[in-house]
Amino acid sequence: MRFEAITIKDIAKALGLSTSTVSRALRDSHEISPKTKEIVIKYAKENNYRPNPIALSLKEKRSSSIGVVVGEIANSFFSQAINGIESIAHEKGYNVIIAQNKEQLEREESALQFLASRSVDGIILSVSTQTSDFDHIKKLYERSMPMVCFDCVVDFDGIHKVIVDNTKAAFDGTVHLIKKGFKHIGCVASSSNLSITKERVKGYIEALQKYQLPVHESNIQYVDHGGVILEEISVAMQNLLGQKNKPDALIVCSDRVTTNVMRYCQENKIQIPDQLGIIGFSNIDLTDLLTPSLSVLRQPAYEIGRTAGELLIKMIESKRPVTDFETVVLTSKLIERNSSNRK
Amino acid sequence: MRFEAITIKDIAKALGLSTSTVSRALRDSHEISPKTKEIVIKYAKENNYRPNPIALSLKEKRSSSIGVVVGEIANSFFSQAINGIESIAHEKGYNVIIAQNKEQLEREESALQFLASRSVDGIILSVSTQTSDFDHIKKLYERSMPMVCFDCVVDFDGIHKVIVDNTKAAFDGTVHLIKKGFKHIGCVASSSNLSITKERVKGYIEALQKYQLPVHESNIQYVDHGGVILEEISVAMQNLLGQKNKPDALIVCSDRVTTNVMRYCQENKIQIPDQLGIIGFSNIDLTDLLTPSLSVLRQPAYEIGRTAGELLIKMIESKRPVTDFETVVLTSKLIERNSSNRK
DNA sequence: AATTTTTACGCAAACGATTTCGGTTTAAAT
DNA sequence: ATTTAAACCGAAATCGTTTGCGTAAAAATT
Repeated sequence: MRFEAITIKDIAKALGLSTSTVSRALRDSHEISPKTKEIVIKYAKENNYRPNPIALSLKEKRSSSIGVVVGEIANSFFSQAINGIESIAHEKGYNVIIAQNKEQLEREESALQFLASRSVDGIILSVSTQTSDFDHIKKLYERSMPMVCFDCVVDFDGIHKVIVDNTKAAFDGTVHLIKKGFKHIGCVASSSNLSITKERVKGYIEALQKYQLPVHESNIQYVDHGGVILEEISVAMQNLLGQKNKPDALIVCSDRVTTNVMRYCQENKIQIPDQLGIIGFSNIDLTDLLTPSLSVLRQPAYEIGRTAGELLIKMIESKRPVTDFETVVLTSKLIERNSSNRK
Repeated sequence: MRFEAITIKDIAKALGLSTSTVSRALRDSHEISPKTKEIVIKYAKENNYRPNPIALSLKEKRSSSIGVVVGEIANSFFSQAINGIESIAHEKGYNVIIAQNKEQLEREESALQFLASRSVDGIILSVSTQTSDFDHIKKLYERSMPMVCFDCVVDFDGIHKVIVDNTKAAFDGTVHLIKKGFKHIGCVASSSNLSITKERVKGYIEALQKYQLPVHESNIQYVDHGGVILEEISVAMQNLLGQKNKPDALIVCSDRVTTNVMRYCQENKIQIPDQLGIIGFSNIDLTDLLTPSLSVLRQPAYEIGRTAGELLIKMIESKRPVTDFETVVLTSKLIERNSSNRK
């Protein structure tokens, strides 16, 4: 079964005109008499005519759609970012096609392949936590597919990127813990190959150094699967808390990991913040309701999405090849709550 | 700037063949000699040829894409459902275009208009909480756009629907509260015009009746904007708890509302479950971490999405008009936690 | 050897819209 | 009265692909 729409041909036939006249009348060309225009426009409106976007795409060589690849839609940060992308896309007349990489390299490759073959006009991408080889992205990009990265970005230049001030955020978060009186601060981070992980760990280390606190490698734990696998969190936490000189506070550098660390603490009856202070990156809306309420470093996900969308559309609509690549850095927000507030 | 792909014409020119021969060779037609096929396929592979889906869409009168309209992507239930839709769509070679209605009628109309004009092959829809007049949907549907509703469904027949056993779930939730020893059970529901609201309230009432508990209209509060507006929740809660014979437990019939009720209780220092037992519909993944952990009625969102996707694609690909409309009812799950567990 | 059949390919139309080029009126200017 | 130009409209090409039809050459049949 099909959804049959009226075409320009139908109008032409019904009105005894040629398709070119109808087309011109509808686009308000000066070469069509007002009378003819009126007749055509009236008929078109009455019959709810809409130009077939597929025919337009074929002719204009553009599809007015952009692809988005994220780890998982059901992730607060990503869904908020998609919201931002969607808002600007809608304003500019683009539609959004969403694909997920499920944090797997091969799914990322197939998602990109899929979008490219669906002839989207451009792609917004957050690379999967499992991706350390960016060849497939580079290849597509070199075939001049407009692209913008956000959050987890590629390691090469010459591409627009929208990120947050990861180093500063982690620095601020760590300093916050120090000022609250915590002495031994540990760090739970995401996959070590991600740029955001490196930046956040860097901020953590810089904060310790600034306050002349010792940096122990054993106080930094990497969780390779982005916190999806609970077992990994347990191992990391045991490594951290099983030491003689164990941390009295943690900064957690990834959304997923943060909530799973909370889960671990609850299961293991670790008192927060008395036994362990916690601050973590998170964009979930429910963290204020936890007991204790969770101190978070929150990323401006909606703005990130909007900015990425703006950059991409600017790139798509630019007449000449873009050579000036921006890396937009937005600031994340430290929300102090009780999980880092020792009495 | 544009992403230029190789076409069948390019291949034909390079190989000194006609486009029809190339096309047939690539589709492995019997009228092409093995030698020619080999040459064409080899050349196509080397040059990474992909058929232009837009040209195909124009010819085939289908776009291999389906539209999804939900309230908001950044809503756990919807993002999980989209996940389900995406999984089946991907398997069957469709892409998913997402639009949001932001729980507003006019945004819903424009979203549907947008998708229809983008010639999607079908639409999966959860109507907005503000929609009580389904004319725009009916109109589109009567123009034979394949459609499937889920969650918030339309009130007319002749359309596939995927829902959960709302009445039974609310019934079970209420019975659960009764068995836990609560005597005066109230109900906070979403917009009164929604079918899911009616069904859930029905289940609540049936449970009270079965246990010979009185049903007071004043114990049922409707929140018209789906719980997005906090003020509405406050009013509802004050109405409920301001009575002489106030409830000692609540069943909350909407995801958004549930967490905002928790927020209200926390702000107003209402002890859960001692002063007020709570069970609520929710699909958020963090409810187990709340204090007290939240007892929930969880909908199988992923399965709902997948089922809706399956029905839609079956409908799209069916040769003859579908006349047999299914209403698939999936079962939600009662997860007992502490918010309904009075010692 | 003459005829028929098969094989293998090209031509052209079709999908829906835009646009260039060209042609025919009619009105204005000389 | 003649030239010029404006106004109005149609035919056809174009985008990339598929497909019905036609046809030449090769193969098989008589």
